[in-house]
Amino acid sequence: MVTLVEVARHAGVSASTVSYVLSGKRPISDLTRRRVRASIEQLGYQPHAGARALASSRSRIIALMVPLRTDMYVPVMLDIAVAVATTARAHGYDVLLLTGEEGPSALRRVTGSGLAEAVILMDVQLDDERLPVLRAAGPPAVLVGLPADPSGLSCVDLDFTAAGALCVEHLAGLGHREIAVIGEAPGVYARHTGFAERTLRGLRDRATELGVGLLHRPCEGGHDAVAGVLARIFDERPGVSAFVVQNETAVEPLLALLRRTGRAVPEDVSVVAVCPEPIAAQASVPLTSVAIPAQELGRRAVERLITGLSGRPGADGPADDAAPTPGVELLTPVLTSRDSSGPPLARGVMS
Amino acid sequence: MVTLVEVARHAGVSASTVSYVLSGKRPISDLTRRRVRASIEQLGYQPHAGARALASSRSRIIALMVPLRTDMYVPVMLDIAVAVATTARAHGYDVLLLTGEEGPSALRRVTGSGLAEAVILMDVQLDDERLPVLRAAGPPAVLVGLPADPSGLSCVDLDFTAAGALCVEHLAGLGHREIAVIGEAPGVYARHTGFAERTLRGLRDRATELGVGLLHRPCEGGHDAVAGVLARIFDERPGVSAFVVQNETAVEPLLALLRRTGRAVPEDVSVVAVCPEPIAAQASVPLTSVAIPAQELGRRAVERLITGLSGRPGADGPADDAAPTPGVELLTPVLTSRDSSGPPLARGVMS
DNA sequence: GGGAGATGTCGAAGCGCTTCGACGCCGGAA
DNA sequence: TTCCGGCGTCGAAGCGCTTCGACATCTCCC
Repeated sequence: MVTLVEVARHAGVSASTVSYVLSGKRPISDLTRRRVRASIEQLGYQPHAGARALASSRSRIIALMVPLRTDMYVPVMLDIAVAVATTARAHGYDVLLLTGEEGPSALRRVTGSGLAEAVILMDVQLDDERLPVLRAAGPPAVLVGLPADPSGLSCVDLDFTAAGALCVEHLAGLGHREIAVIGEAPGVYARHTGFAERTLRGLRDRATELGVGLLHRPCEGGHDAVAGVLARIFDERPGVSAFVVQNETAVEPLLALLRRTGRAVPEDVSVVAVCPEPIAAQASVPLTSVAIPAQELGRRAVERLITGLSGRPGADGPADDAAPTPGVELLTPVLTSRDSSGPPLARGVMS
Repeated sequence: MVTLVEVARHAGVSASTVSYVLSGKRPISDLTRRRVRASIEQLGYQPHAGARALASSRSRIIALMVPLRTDMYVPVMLDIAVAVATTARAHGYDVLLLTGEEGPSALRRVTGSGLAEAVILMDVQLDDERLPVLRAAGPPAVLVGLPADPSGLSCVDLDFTAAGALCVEHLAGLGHREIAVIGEAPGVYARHTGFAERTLRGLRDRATELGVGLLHRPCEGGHDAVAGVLARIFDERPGVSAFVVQNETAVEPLLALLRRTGRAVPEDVSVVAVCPEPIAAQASVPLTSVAIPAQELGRRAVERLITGLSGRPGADGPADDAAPTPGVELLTPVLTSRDSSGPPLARGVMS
């Protein structure tokens, strides 16, 4: 392995000079810089990450904690993760992959050992057990998702409340008076996953405001589960003329079942989805949907973090003020009209 | 930050003693060990990762390179990644997330800087451009997937050739004489992705052996694309009585389309899928399928790596023989019979 | 009873890098 | 001409850990 000292010798300068060429923290003459660069190139020098981290107390690594369960929103998760990795690299950072399994202690571990300088958390729950750790030990952190109490934390998320409201508005605007919501698996609500509950709140509040009936049913993925839920919905509320789906594994089963039971989309029932664009666009009926901008979320999370991290003293300085600006950044949801929503059948015809 | 020296002082021993308590590389008396452990606990000591890596030349990090495009087999990829992370942690390693974007140079970077000790590559192509780097500089590596020439490399994969053969055998055994294969997106084949081509070879070879007709069509995801492909298939080969699907985004559309065109599964046509279990089991018709054991693949990959890594000299020793045992480990595919396959209609009835 | 071999602990020398203070040099101001 | 301040470079002191050789101590056996 080539070391900095060897580069220095090769270029006929001191070790510190090579270091300054690399970091740009002190002025170096053009001639020297060129020589050093040439030697680096020639010897194929690569700075030792550990040594660097030790000397500078900056590892240039951020940890990304993904949920262990892959029972939910898989494409979204992966998209976010990839966007995080890509964006981080663009800023000279690497990404350490943590699973939810280890829980809060993983945060302490990677952060306390100086392995990672900061963390990004996905799949945040309303009263997430990792939050106390963040508030206390306070490694710089950004949450993708919004907990119940985001005070003092930096969060990025889609404004799911607004997304829910948007769906109801769209359907109510078309004339629907009875809307059914097919939601995530019951477990997701049981865990108090932020986005699911907030969407629901947005749906409910706006439905109440507009005097529209709203029925919410959690739903496991898969054809059979959707069939059961659907049957119960029509049983309880025969007047339902529109669906909001927030569960990517329920989308196709729902469409198939509606078709099979002789309900045309959008003529007989309308469907609006909250899901990533590709899923909505590629569905058997292209779906009117509110997009979940996974990549954008990942990108923003990293950028918040990096912004907070730079301008940071090498060592430890005035401790915690190095964290990213606390605050919640909610992306405005956008509803794209496709083929799956339209006005309901005229009342008279229906009943 | 608490350092080892502080722990030593607190416990009334020397720094090296603390180190040996931690590493177990030299015998330490029970009494001393207890005292040191107590001090560690009490002070909340965490070894500094960088310092450790520097002194020992082992970072205890393995890099995982995931494909940048998330256009394919997303759940499989995420499952593998999560399994890798989990298994690695169980062995005391952390995982660095790399995307395919940086390409071969990323391998050099993380490996040359001592950031990662080893790498796991996913989405390996038959003539992957990253392989030369591995063969040359030779950081310990395990591929999840099988390139055209695996010599000198360590690989783990499902035996997709056997998987293909298995599908054909199953269908031929039921009496089918004309099989259509709905494959991955054309781009996947264009990239010469190993698993796709190997499955195809297995399908073709066994079909030839058994004298069964086989038609292969790549297929983009989404309803419309599947519709087009399906129409062309029936157009070209009206006698097709069975499908093999290797494209998770085509599964539901295919079932929906068959249903809509009045072909019952499995009475009129049989369907066999090559996909993760949950997808097959949750489909609108539970599918006879060959499972892709994503978690198992991730787990094995890590275990191969770790096995190679331990027994490794601290510094660099006799260089490259530290790599994991080269060799290919192919998991035997298992076909699970569900509801989607059965004997074809009697010839006479058909035509 | 004395040397051989464990056993348990310590001190010191790095690992490769960053960073701080020092220093020589040159140009401009006095 | 002298003095001052930048500029460009160097040397040295760590960063926190591992590891090697050395040194006591203790045990056991002839």
